[in-house]
Amino acid sequence: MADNRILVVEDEAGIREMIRFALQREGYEVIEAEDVEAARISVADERPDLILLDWMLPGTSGVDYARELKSQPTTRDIPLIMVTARTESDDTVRGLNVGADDYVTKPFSFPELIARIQAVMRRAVPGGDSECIDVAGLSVNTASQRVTANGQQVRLGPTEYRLLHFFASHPERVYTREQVLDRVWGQNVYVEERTVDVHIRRLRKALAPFGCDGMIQTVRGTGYRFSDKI
Amino acid sequence: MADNRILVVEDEAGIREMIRFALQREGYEVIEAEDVEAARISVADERPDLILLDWMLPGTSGVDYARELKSQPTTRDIPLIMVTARTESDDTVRGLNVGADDYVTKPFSFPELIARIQAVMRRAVPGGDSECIDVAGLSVNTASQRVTANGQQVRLGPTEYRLLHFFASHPERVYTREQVLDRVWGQNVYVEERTVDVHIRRLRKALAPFGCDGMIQTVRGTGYRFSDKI
DNA sequence: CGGCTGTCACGAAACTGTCACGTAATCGCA
DNA sequence: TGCGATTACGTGACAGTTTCGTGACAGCCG
Repeated sequence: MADNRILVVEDEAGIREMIRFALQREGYEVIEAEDVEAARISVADERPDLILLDWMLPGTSGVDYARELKSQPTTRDIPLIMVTARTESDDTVRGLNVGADDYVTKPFSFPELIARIQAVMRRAVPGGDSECIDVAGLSVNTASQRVTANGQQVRLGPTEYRLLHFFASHPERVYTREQVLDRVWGQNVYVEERTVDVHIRRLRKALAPFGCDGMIQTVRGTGYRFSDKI
Repeated sequence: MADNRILVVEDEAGIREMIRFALQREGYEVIEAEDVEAARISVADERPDLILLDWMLPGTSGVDYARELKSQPTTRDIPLIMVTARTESDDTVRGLNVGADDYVTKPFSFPELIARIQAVMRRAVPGGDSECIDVAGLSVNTASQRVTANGQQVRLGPTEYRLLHFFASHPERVYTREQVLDRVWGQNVYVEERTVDVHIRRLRKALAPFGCDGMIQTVRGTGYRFSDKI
């Protein structure tokens, strides 16, 4: 298994130690950081496959750091699980819309933690490090965040790019609007499902001049699908 | 709602009953099994959308069965929640790492159970078994929710797709209109039985250009049957 | 300002369930 | 065995509803 390096950002040494012990038993390699400062260095330096981030941290809070991670193109695709205290109400957590891939509430059981880590990793884009995704004249370059259709450049907004990137990496598969929100926007984000439609539309509009709309297909009653076959 | 069939594997009838009551109140259809033997049959026969599996079971233990489920390609993608007793130490549970999607500890509150079920289901991919059902030139792809006949695409509405998917997964077997309604429309839905006829007709009409109608066969006095033998 | 985002409202299109009627299979009875 | 009566199923049409596409708009942030 290649995806096995987890960065644990947690200020309390005791908890950090316990988590590390549990994760190592599962065969994960654990990197520790006690504050955001250290976390930034580890992320830049080691590129972990997943980040476990405490909600409350001294200095820059976990919330701010989560936003930072999810706003940077280079780090936004690293799976992120936030650890929150039970005292935080769900509304508070969701209201902040940081775009984490999952949430774990303290105190948590290790089986639960492991299960969530595995679930999130399973969803991670396969070949997320790869340079290009090419499908029938459409080319999504992850390194440069550029999309070309038949050699010509396609102009896309950030959300449309992520949407296309997600779909292009999972062709021939239907996704509900809810799932698209989970995977493109991040889990537990308060966004209307129909918002997906609007961005699908914008994406189609951008691809239309190259005849590449039609790859984004509507599956009535379910959601959308990406396919090169018409 | 299509994703609403939950298989509850639990040996104590009392607990099973309570769970069923709670789940049905939420609109889920509940299938019960008191041991692994019965569970296997239900899984093969009814393909539940989620499995709630007790840790301790007479005969084959829940742990073993969970491993079995997660090792088979056909059942790997069925969301699985394990129910463990508090007496199980974390070490035991963690050490066994069966690959469940989530864990619930007895005693649990029903709101918690419901919340976890919803969370797990939300992550699940529709047609999670991601397999093709191929019968005599007809191919039903559950992942892309696409149907092809002799390589050519067949255009189907949502209901016709579900109908074909159901029949194709249960070939050579007669179903009454009532049974079809239960399985394809879901129980607790009141629709005229003759409505089945109409959708059978629409399905046949869609398959006719490819010569694949005739696979949907009328069994006079009883109902319908799917078969590749014409 | 200028681009991007999320939401809404409206209209178009597709889908659904039901009915009425035609047709085919089966039955009752001489 | 023959034949009308009866039952079960096929089929086309239709109105109501759901779902989706689309343009517009206000807020946000750099």
